[in-house]
Amino acid sequence: MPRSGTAPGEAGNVSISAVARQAGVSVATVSRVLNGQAVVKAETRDKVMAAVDALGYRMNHLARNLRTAASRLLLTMVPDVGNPFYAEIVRGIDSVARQQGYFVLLCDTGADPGRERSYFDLLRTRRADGAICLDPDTVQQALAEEAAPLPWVACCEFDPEAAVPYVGIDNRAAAREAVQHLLARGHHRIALINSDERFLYARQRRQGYRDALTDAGLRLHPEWQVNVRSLDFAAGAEAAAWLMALPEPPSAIFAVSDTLAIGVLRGLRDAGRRVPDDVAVIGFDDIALAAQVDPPLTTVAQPMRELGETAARLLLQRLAEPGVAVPGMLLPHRLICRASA
Amino acid sequence: MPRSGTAPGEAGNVSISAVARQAGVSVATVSRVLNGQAVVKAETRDKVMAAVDALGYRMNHLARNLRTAASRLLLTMVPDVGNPFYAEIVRGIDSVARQQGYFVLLCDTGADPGRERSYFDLLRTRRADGAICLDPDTVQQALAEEAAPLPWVACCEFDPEAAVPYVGIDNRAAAREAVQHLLARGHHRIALINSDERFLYARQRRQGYRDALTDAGLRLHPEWQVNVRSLDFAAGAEAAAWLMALPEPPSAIFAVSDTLAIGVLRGLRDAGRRVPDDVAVIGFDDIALAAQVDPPLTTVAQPMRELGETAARLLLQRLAEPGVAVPGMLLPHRLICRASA
DNA sequence: ACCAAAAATGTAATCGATTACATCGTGGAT
DNA sequence: ATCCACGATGTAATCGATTACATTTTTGGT
Repeated sequence: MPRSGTAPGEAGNVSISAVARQAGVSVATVSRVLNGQAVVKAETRDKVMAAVDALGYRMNHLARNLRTAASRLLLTMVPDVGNPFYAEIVRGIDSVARQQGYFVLLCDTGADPGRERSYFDLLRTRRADGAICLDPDTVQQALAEEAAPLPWVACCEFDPEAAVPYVGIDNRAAAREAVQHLLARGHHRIALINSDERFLYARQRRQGYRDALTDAGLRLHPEWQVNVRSLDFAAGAEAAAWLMALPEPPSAIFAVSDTLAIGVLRGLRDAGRRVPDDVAVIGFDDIALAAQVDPPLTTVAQPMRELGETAARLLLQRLAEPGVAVPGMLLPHRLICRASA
Repeated sequence: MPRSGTAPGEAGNVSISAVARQAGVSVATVSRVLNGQAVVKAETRDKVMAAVDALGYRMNHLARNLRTAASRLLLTMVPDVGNPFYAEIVRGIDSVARQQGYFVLLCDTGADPGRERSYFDLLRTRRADGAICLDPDTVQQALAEEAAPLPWVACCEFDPEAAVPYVGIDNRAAAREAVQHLLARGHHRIALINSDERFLYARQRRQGYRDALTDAGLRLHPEWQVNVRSLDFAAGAEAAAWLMALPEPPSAIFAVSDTLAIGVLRGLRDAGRRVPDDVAVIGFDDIALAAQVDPPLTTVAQPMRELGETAARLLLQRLAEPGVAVPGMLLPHRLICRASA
């Protein structure tokens, strides 16, 4: 193995003062060149640059960050990186962050307050400049109390009462529309498969579901409203099986997440029901997979990428102008009609 | 809005010297207490701890890291965070890293060498202590050349010739077994849907596919071997449609990734073929979704979590003992027979 | 040729920790 | 009483950058 190694000045241990020595100037000048300040003579700049790549110098950002008190790292805390919904939001965040010269430190909290805290400490100790939190608003509450002045924003999940900037959608209205769509197709026995109600969206979508039914003059059936503890396919499949085993099973199911809805499709198939003929299904999010399953899933689309981008922009804005209050904002959703309902 | 703020010592700008002043001791003593050194008297320790939480002190890790030349950050570079396969590996990495007191900085490179480089610079400039790379081995090559001495390891994708520790599976053997399974079910017209051959696994699995066919004395049909440019569902669906439009379409399809295979299922359905009766399908990875689709997917399982855990352990080991050579290792795969083949 | 203003560069303090080394007390051996 | 060893603590250098301020050089006007 011909370990060619790093070509010029051996390893990456070259400091700014080594460069200064090599170039025959002071560290200040080197620093100025490196930071693109206009006040250096072209000739000197060249000498410095020559020294820089003669020695293979690379700046130690730790030192710079210590001095400038900025890390150019943005924390992003998500309950589950594996969920395609969050993955897409993260892409949105990443794209605007990179564009502004920030790196994104992605953390999978599993919606666990303990891990959330430990990650959040990165912000407190200045290892990150700002944070975007997608965790349940109930776990955010604790943070909001003790960390209100720190630069962070909430995405998807938020407490409208808190002084923390946020971006999300109008979950209640969106859920109502979804259920109304089902009603319009003639369904009266409509079930709700909801997730952990620590999530704001879960509570809001339940509200929307109830709004639609009561508006239509229908009675709420408690056993048609089920809560599952996780958002994976299996949870959806189980819930569907359970609903179908009811003496009076529903003829339509509204699941608050596409992953659940896809599990529901599976559960219904196993229970021998055809979709949408026997049971209609409607999901939420419009993840890429939703269009691929059989039948393609009717769902409420969230502008995932934009949610991420907006969150990042909000945060960057807050970082740039620490004083000014950044407003919360809601992005539009859209009902996508496919074959499952 | 009752902005209670951070309770005690105002913001997080308290330094170690402030604590020292408050406690009436020197900074050295405070540092010793904070780092759990045994040489401080219990009485002093208490004074210090009292001062610490009187002022709400939190250590500035930038400063500490500058001094100790360690960031306790591990870089993880993946081609696509949204892919459930990578997501699970990342979980494995994260779990062992956290356990050892490291944070994971997750980077979505999109398999783009430019972004890869820019992230890799975090390592060079000591903002991260080590890195795990899951990008195509062709993009790794460049890194291997110039960054061989830096502490990083390869996961899934690797160059066996390079001096970089790695963990992966025996893709060639795994692919051969998959195709042999198809052969054993009486299929002779077997297609391969492969991904970007910049990936080592793509090249190795193609080899395995060919091995199995030639071992069985079958001729290779060039038009039954298609390469797609991305791993998403749509790519699989398109490829399947294309294959079915052939004058002599295959009776079985081996897709090198479950996401592709799931797209294939969709494509076959659209083309009016039943699975597995008309066409058998076999995937690769065994992502969670594979068991949920209709029909449940036969696939080659990779130990995703273990791959991640092992990669992290390899890296940590390399960090702990910089001198010693860490070997490459292969983990076992397993054929999971479900209904699609 | 001279001087002030402007431009370029250098000096040294600083960010907030760690840690080698120096110093101070105190108790036990002689 | 003297001295030493050792435990506890303090002093100050250090990590590698940025930057206010001081100093030197250049420029241009007369």
